Amino acid sequence: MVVQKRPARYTLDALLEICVREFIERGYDATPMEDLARSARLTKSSIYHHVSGKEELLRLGVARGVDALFAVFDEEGSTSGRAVERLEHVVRRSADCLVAHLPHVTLLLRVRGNTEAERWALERRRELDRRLTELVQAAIEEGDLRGDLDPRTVTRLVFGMLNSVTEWYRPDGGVTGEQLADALVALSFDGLRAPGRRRRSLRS
Amino acid sequence: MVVQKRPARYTLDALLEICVREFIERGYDATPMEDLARSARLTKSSIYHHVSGKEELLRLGVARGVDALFAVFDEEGSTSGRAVERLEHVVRRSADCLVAHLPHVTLLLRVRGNTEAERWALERRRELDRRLTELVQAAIEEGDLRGDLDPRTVTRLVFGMLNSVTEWYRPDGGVTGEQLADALVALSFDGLRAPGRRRRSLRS
DNA sequence: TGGCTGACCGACCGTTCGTTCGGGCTAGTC
DNA sequence: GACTAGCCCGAACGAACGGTCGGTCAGCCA
Repeated sequence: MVVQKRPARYTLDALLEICVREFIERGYDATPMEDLARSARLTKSSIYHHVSGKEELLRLGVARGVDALFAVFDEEGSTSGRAVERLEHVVRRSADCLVAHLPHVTLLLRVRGNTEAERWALERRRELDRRLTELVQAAIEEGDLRGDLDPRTVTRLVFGMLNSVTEWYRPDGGVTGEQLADALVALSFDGLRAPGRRRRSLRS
Repeated sequence: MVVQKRPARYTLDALLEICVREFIERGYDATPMEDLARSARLTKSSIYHHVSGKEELLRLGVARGVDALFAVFDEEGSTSGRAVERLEHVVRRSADCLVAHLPHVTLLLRVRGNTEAERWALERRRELDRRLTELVQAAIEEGDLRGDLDPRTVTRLVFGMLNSVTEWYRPDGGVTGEQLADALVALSFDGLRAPGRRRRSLRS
């Protein structure tokens, strides 16, 4: 039977939170274990009591981001209804999710594939991209989305707009997650132009 | 009088091209000088004949990206006409420019402010953001853009969509720069939705 | 109260990094 | 053909890095 002898200063998640924040600040490679330790008010060697090494911290961090994003696609609204409505649901909920798990998703979107864990994360991201493309394709075929644009390209652009949120959004910046999600959906589906002034199609 | 004694294997720009590509591949911090040298078929020490060090390579790279993006705002179409037209011009030409100078702009968009050069680059990016926000604000006031969205937020989203292009666009991917610019403008201004099915305003 | 164990620490190790230095090679000049 | 400036190289350096190791200490339980 395992008994807690001395109260640990950190749970794995609490420590991870701190480390992920540091990784985001300066980048994973540019952040030494020494700095992580200082932020956590621990020593370098103590961190190895909680995790096997620096790379595991990255792995755990991006995995939480991956889980959060994939959960959106499993929701009721993402699997039933017209494709255009499922798409809207995914975009809106991804925005929520991105705000709710900002640090982890931010980390996820910055990996470059240098390690095995990062390559796994990239593959998971590609899978999300695939699913989104399918939604866009289906919505075009159902006639709800304009057909004059390449599905692949617009998927990546919408996804890109969504993901760009990690680059600038701050919870204390005066914009709520809901306002952000509204703006994202409004922009993606209806664009910037004032109603009544919209163009009918490309290059009109 | 300066005379060329032995023909140099690299001009500064040619060497920079190679190094920037490497930086993008694995990230600046994760790329050792050794790798840069191998890619250029030089030795590590030979690189120091062309530049003062690793950081200068980064500085020169991001500076070219900054110059390219700023040039767009100085163009005729960005300074005269209705705000909405200037905005469209900036979005379209930024896309062109991004495709034309993909490596440098990609590098620029990845800096995290670890060095003096990176902080300068970040400040320049903020200046671009400011100018774009002004355009959006003006276009709303002139009644050409919908007024139900926060100018600051939509600016960042459009900018984010624009910048996300560096994350996936490849010149040999079957999509021309012009097609990309078209899709970007179409999406930004008129959205995904099929004509005739558009919502009049937010949350209708 | 004394032993046990989980949590933590200080000192250190091997490696890799960016950079430096002295020298050698080459192609134009005189 | 000797000279020289420009270009490049091999070897090595100090610093910083990720990680290891032996040990200390606090708190629970018997």
